[in-house]
Amino acid sequence: MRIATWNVNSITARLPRLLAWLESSGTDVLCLQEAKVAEAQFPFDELREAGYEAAVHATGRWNGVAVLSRVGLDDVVKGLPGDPGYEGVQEPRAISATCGPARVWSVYVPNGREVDHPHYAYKLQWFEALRAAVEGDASGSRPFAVMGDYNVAPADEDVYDRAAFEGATHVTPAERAALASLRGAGLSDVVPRPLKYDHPFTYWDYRQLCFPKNRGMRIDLVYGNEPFAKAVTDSYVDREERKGKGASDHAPVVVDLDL
Amino acid sequence: MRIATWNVNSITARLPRLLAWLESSGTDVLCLQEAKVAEAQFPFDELREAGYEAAVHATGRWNGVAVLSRVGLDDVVKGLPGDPGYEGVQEPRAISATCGPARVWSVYVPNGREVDHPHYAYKLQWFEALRAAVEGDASGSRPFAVMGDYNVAPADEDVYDRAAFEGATHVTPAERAALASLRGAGLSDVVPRPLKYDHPFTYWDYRQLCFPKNRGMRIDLVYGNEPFAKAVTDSYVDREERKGKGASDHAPVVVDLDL
DNA sequence: GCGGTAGCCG
DNA sequence: CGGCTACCGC
Repeated sequence: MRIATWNVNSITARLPRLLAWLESSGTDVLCLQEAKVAEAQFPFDELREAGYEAAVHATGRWNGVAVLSRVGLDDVVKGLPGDPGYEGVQEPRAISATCGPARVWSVYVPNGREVDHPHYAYKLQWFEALRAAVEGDASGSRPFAVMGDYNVAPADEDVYDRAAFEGATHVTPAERAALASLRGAGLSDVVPRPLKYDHPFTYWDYRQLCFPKNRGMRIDLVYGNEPFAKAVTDSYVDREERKGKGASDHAPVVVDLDL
Repeated sequence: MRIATWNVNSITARLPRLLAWLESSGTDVLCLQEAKVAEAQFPFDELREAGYEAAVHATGRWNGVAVLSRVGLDDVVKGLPGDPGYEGVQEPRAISATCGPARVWSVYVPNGREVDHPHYAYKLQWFEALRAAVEGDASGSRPFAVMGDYNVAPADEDVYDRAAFEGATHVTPAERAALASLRGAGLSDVVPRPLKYDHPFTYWDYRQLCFPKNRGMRIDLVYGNEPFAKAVTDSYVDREERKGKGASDHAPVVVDLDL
């Protein structure tokens, strides 16, 4: 089974590339983030014609997550239990579903903006709610993974230049501790192969030629429990999808499983 | 010689279609309106590569007119002598140039908005200044034409439904009198053939499926003096250019001349 | 930079 | 409806 995660940065703008990529990559299950659309405008029909069911949690212009599957889609749960909310609003940043033999979450962790911004505290609270929500499945015997845009680079080697992130979010001890806490609950980081260069970056800013200069970050992560991790036969970042006109600023992370 | 007029509704948004159309239509001279760009941002280079010189009068987001030519471009005059201005500002709505054997104006007449709106009075004043500015060339022996978006339908048959324009601008006796005054100065209406349906409409609102329903208007006009009108061998509206994605709301009016 | 939003305009 | 102006977010 081939499963992937991809922050598409607007499913509306990305639909042609998404459909082409689903076809060419042979992906069975896709955890998708930043749909940036209301569920009523989600392109269910086009995806159904391509062979995919879709579970969607999306309310409008910001955030929005989904799970697409051609191997079954059951027991969909929208949202994060215990979601702290931001400025009183619970945002559509998590959805979970069972796709054949595995249960998966598609998550879009809050960005944090600046270390001293309320969004950063929200990010850490959101992580804590995530850990609490997934710890049962994380320690269970069914293959399980939390996949998505974590907005955290797990280690210094996961950013193109540690010095460029001095004082910034995505690399702080507190954010990395939140990842460690998830690992403590029984999940492990399924690190993908880079198809080029040394580091399996998954995100490159649109600005300042970051992609051509390979100024990237690894922030799109697959955190799987032991049964999931044991079944992994390969994993890679499909950086080809970051190329050219009409690309998202994130590349898909693909995982092959013997399930 | 093939000469045309076209309100492109932003040369920036229209550039791919404009370049393709210049090539496919074999146009020698184009009077262009609604460039919607400052002269500094006008795509001179792309047009030069396509073989056209450009005379441009454009100041930014609104209005903006140009003459493109591959048969010579001389004695360019920007603006309308005696322009009354709107709210104290003279807008870039007229430019004239000599292209080989003919002198042409590219004009974008003020819309008028509503009959009781100051913009309507401005429109009539602008027409009067135009008549005064062109009457010399209109009665001269050199082929001469005032081409552009006149924002007036000369007769009831030039709108899809006269009843729909009750109380509206574009069809009032005063606006039609302004056209008659231009004709009185020696110009005549070079009426194009429609390539489909009965009426040679040149403009169809983007909204409410006006184009598929052929709810159009003939407001893009070619007013030529006698030497010009005598040389006309054919004229038509290229409604194909109104079709599909990325179309202007106006179609080009093409005139063939034996000059 | 490249997504999204809103309001203005014809 | 599809240009524009702006702004917001990452």
